Amino acid sequence: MKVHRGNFLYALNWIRQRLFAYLESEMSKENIGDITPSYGEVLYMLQRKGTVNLSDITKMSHKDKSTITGVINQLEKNGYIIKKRDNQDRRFVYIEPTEKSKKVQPALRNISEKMNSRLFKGLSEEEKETLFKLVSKISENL
Amino acid sequence: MKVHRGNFLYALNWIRQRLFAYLESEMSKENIGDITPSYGEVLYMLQRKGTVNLSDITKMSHKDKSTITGVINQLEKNGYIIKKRDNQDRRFVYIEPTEKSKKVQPALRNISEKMNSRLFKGLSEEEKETLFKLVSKISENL
DNA sequence: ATATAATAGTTTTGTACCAAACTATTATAT
DNA sequence: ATATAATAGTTTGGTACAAAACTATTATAT
Repeated sequence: MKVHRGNFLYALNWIRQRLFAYLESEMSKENIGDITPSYGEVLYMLQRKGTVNLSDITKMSHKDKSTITGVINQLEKNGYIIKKRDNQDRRFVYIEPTEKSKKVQPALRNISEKMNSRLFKGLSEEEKETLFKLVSKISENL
Repeated sequence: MKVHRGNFLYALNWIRQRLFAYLESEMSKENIGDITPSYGEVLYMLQRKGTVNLSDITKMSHKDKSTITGVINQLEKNGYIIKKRDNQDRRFVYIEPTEKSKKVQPALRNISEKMNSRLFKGLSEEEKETLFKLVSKISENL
């Protein structure tokens, strides 16, 4: 896809969509069929941080809290996490990963690695750095 | 937003989302309230091409035909286009922009320009070229 | 000529989000 | 002490998309 000023937004859209489709198919191959890529992302985050609350995830993921509420509820329903109200400050909900969650981590990490290898194939380290820098820069404009 | 290999996908997501929000707010300021940004995109395309069929739009937009069917139907409902079956080959549906569509074009063009100025603010021409080239390159990997 | 394949577009179903308005709880300000 | 602010999370309603299975029509292959 030839990208230029006039189709930049739609290029982003397309790349994003392709990556999600890839993640979904890889997860299905690894028999992770009860969660979708966006749940996998949050799960992956949780594992690195241990117990966190919903706002922490919101901040880390750059997604709206209402989105995260939905993701967390699905993860709980499928046994990947446990929700617990804080007894000191009952506004907070803490999220604890379960054993099931720990079990899928290696596969998720693997899929994430494969996705990146595929996405950045043919780019030098320098080009990757440049790309990340430029994307950071435009993200600051918004 | 500091972008790196580990959050590239979510950075794209975020940028995309911010741009859509911007488009929506600008369209509303220009009193284009009966269509959303993704309709605006298709309308903008139509104007440059004259009469086209649904598949042409699918190809130009890199979106699924089922998505385009929906967009086109909404545009018709709001009086921006007219759908016409080809009488030679009755599989084809031709899309014709109406006067109403022509009237909003200048505003749409303007909004699109403003969005780009904002998005790429602070980038040199060279940096923009680099960005487009790198994004093209990764899109080829998918 | 007729069964099969290809093509254009539609319908159905589902994911990934967000914004605004809401509830519940805790902090603060006078 | 109590009204008001702020904060954490939830609910409701909506947009932007895609994939798969479908209908209708035309092309092709034997």
